Amino acid sequence: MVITGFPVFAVTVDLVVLTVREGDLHALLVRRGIEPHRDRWALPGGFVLADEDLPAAARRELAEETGIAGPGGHLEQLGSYGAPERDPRGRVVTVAYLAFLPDLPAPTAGSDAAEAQWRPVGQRGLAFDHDRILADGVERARSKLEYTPLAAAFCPPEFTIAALRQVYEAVWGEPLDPRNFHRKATSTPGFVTPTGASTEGGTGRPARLFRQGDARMLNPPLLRRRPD
Amino acid sequence: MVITGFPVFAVTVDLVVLTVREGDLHALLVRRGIEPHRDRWALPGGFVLADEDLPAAARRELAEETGIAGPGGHLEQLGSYGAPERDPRGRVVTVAYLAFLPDLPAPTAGSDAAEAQWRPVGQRGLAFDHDRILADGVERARSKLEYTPLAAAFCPPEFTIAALRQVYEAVWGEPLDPRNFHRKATSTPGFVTPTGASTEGGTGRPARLFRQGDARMLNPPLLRRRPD
DNA sequence: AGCCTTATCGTCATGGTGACGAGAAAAGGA
DNA sequence: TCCTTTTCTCGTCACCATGACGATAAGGCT
Repeated sequence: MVITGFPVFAVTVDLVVLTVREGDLHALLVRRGIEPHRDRWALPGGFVLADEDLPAAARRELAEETGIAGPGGHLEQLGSYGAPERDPRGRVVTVAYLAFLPDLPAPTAGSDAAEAQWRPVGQRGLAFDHDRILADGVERARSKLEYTPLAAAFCPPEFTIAALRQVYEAVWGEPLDPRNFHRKATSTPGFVTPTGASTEGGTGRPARLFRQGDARMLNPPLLRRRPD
Repeated sequence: MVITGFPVFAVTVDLVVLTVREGDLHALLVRRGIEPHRDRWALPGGFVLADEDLPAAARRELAEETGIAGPGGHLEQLGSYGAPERDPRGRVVTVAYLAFLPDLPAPTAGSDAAEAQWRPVGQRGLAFDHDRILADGVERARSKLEYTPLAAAFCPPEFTIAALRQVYEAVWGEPLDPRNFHRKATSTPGFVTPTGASTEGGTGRPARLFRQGDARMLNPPLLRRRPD
């Protein structure tokens, strides 16, 4: 059943998938294999199916584009973008989702993507209004790290305090004091829980391993330095 | 031009319009004059027009439902809701917007609304999935007051520190110490700027009047008490 | 004048944070 | 073996923001 007398839209989901690689924040981008904007880089995404909820569509696209659907990581709605001229094919509203993943998956090209790659954020020139969507996602991620324990979503199930700190440093783009960060991470209730195990074989003193804690919010928050 | 081969959607905007009346947080609700859910309370909203951007649709609906479109207040996107069965008429995705207004406007019934009223938040039984949307909006408002100076959007252009404090108390639902709040509001850079004028004729000592400052974020933030 | 009410300013203890020092625990080389 | 390097972990100290108050200012009211 279709509502008559009102404008008709197509609805897509687009994904801002972030990970930390080699100390820098990267986003998953695809090179478009079809028009419009063929051969240009864009966010992965696609049309919402006829009987599909929005979060389900986001998870489906994430699985198709990364090959990983299981637990680990984090997925949340970022916002919707629906300017009349944003897609030359017609009136398309996109619901953007934001995902945090550990640096495990190797991207695989999907159906309408010629190529998929992790690329450092901050570059411009994406198709449609994806520059803006990506920038909004990065800013949301920076803010989320302040008052949630979601930095652990960028890490494997067991991680060191140093790995967690490197996530903050990559996302915020500024160095943090390892000693103060260690104190904060281990003293904030529910942020991390020790597993008892330690790393071995690396350089330097072995580090204790932690899992994500059960807190959903950091209390008190871990605020970044605000420039005057 | 319509994209063929993909599902067809209708897109609406729904508004969570909040204000503070008599010390309590209220939302603007309308009693539906048409099916579905005729005679039930719902959020104001309507269909996005063929050549209309999403924020423009939200502002238009806000003007139609409240009779006030000018400056003052605050409007931001809240999120999108698109479960397949959320509207019995068909596949409808709604983009919810969140507005903060001072307690000036008297609501007027719109075209498809039999009645419009300010009603205290926290009541349930709204049409569609509007209970959820309203709850999300209230939670967003509570959080926004922590990190932004948007409490002033609930106040008239010139206001006292006590009025600003009553906004926090109404939105958060907890009392604040007037002396500590006064210190915080006047010492946080860019939160409020004194006008030089004072109230007169009220009970108690006259209070200095302030305008909203030029800060977009509170630094440091004004965190609410977290229950353990 | 007294009293009530609200606004504004101070004081004090506590706790979180930034800036560091210092020891602990591994690997690797002379 | 001993020393250096590296990284992790624990302490110390000063400062600042905050919660919990007391005290004073400045109006209206009886």
